[in-house]
Amino acid sequence: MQVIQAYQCFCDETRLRILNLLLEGPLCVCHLTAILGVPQPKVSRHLKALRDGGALETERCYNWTICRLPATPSPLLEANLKCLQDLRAEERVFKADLKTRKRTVARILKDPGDALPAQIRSLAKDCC
Amino acid sequence: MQVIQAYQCFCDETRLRILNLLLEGPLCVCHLTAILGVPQPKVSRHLKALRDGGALETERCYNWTICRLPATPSPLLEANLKCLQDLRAEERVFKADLKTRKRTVARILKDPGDALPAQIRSLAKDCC
DNA sequence: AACGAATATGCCGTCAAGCGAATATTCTGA
DNA sequence: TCAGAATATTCGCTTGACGGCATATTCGTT
Repeated sequence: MQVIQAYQCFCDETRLRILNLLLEGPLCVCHLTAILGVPQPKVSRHLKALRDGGALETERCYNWTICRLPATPSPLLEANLKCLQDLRAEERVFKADLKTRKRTVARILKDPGDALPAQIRSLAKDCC
Repeated sequence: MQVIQAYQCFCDETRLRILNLLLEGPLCVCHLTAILGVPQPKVSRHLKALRDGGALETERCYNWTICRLPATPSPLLEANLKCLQDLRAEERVFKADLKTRKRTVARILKDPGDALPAQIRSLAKDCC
């Protein structure tokens, strides 16, 4: 059953943290990795699981991969993203991640430096 | 995270089938087992998983265990039970189970026989 | 007390999920 | 074409989920 695969997306803390972060807007893999503070291969594998479960869309821009929630989420996904919103009040990890996200994004916007190749600087507003 | 345990409930076909059946009303374990057509220990263990995940309440009546959905379900559970309702249109297993449920319940009500000990016959309307 | 029905649990084997470490791949810039 | 950054994948391992089978437990009946 395909539903089961969809629910699998919500059965892992890292994946929930990723979804929580993406509720605020798109992020590229390297920023996700930085915010979560976990090894990059781990993030990459969880992203694949989310994609397979229909909970994530990715778009390749040069050598960046922009991650966002599906433009037209399934009813199931939509309902559970709403639940995830409400969970922020209870789970400190989620709130902490949002803080880290803000710090990270602010730092990148202020000083793109080598963190943001020139060609995709215009993407910053989109993915940060 | 407790949420993860809650989502685990939805990550198994047997558990989804059980929830689908209970959406129609309470059932005791032996009838659940009969309707699902799977070994009784398997049902029992899945029921425990559902209980641990907050998706099931059980009540012991003599040597029967009546299973029902929580009287006051969590928002998460409520949202996903609604999703489950909608899934009936797509997944044949769910529809087939509901048919079997009707047949089974009708048979029991018509001829309780040894399937329904005298003392709990009055419970039949409740759990069937 | 003994038996049977309903239910739960223990044991064990199998298999998938998840992880870390290393490596492959893809793309960009020099 | 070469180097380096970003991302994906492979490998080997550990752990947990699930199932089947047998057995324990609980409760009612005789």
